[in-house]
Amino acid sequence: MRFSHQRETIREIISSTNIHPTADWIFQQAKHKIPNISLGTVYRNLRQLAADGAIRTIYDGSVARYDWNIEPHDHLKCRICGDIVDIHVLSDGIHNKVQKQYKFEVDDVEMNIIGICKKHK
Amino acid sequence: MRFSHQRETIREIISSTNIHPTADWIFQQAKHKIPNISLGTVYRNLRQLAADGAIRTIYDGSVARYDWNIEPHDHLKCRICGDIVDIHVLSDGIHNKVQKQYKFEVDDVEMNIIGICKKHK
DNA sequence: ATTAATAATAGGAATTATTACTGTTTATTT
DNA sequence: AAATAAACAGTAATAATTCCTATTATTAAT
Repeated sequence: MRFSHQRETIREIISSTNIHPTADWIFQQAKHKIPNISLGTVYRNLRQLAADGAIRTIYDGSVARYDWNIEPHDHLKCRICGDIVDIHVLSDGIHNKVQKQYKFEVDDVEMNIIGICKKHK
Repeated sequence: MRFSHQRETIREIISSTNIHPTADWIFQQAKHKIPNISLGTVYRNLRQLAADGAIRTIYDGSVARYDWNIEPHDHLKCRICGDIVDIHVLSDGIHNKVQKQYKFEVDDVEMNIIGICKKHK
């Protein structure tokens, strides 16, 4: 993969936030630095970075969001404010348990816990 | 919610399969019974049934699928054949742990384990 | 049983998120 | 400096889903 100014900018934008941004949010931010960047470029690079393992794609209902944190972790999603917070609850045990019990080769585990966060109490 | 022939048909179609169908698959099946049913009707009723708790919506990447099984359970998704299988690995303990540790009121837990199923060995 | 009220419908237009296409630009290699 | 091809901007196309509107069907009240 060849260097590109656009891709580096996208990578920096994702690395600088904990909001798990959407492609469009990243596009809006990127325009501040590269005014004529196109949305297609953002999507293409997000796909490449994810395929490369540099970022992680998470699904919030049916929209894709992007996470700089590529370590195994889970998400807490508040259905009032929409905030998504990284947490770690799953033990590595689950990975092995599934592997043995169901003879299933586990590549990735997505866990999203949906509810109401402490801000709304 | 008033009775409708269309909604009952949709409910029966979902109840009769374990493939976790998409809206479009349900629409194709429904046409066999009600030839002029419209896709909008399928989507509207899926939303109503889910809001009512009669079915569960699950997300396979960014497309919605529907599940008649409303008991808490998890999913194994094969990235070769696309099959989604119901399993139960999460203990109720996780629910309480998150509730206490993060002061987060848990409504729903989505867990999708992605990998390769035993058919491909 | 008829009628009145309105939830639900069919069909199609609109919207949103994402991918594909094409001619041009730019990073790397020679 | 010239050649090669990856990446780009701009735009068209696609896919999934929701919205709109005039009509139909279910339910409740007469």
